[in-house]
Amino acid sequence: MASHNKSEYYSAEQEQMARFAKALGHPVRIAILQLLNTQSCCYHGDMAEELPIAKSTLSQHLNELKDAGLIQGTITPPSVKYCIHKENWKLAKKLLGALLT
Amino acid sequence: MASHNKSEYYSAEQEQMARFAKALGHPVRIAILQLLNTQSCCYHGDMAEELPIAKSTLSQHLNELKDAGLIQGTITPPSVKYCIHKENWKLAKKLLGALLT
DNA sequence: TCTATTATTCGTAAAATTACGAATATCTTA
DNA sequence: TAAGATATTCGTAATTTTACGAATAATAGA
Repeated sequence: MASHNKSEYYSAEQEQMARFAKALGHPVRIAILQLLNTQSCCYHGDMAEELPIAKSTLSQHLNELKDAGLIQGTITPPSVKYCIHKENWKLAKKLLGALLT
Repeated sequence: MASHNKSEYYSAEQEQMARFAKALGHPVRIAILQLLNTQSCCYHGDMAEELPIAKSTLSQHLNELKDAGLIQGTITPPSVKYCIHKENWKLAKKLLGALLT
């Protein structure tokens, strides 16, 4: 503890695992990801109808998932289509799967 | 959204997934779990030496992991031994693995 | 250009998370 | 019974998360 530099203690992989897991750490974001995963893609509006939160709150959650790299959004006026970010999704599976051995 | 009762919208499984994931959502908790996982069990004191946080903060993180059901602690005076909670660990693997298809 | 539709950002508030050191508890052994 | 070792709880502060509605963009079509 004493000899460790806090800012660089954790490996990039540990940080990445935590980032992914944190993004999964809310029921509504689990629900969002399940929707996107089963129906390849979804529009913001359709999800807003499904989910028990305000549209502005949904935007916030979608943004967190985007920041974590788990989803990506495409503007298709007048709506926005969201999909799983397949590459990072695979990485998340690999990293978290390796942890949960 | 309008027709949903917020308090019962999410399934028990979704809540459980989020609870597990949330517990994994911090680098130090990832590090703790890796320690416990590779060396079957660890003493609080040994982890406190490894990790870049105060002992009291470590206790808090261990408590969160315990609340989430991912670890269990046994008092072995004068120290406390922590281990992975194998059954819930398997459940976490199953649930998160199923999500990250 | 005006309007309707859709989504995001802004402003704000309440609650939870993260972190530390001091104080407290617990147990062993001298 | 007192002292030493270990771990947790308490008190506190700073930051982040979660949530909402109002205000703002941005685009298509009348």
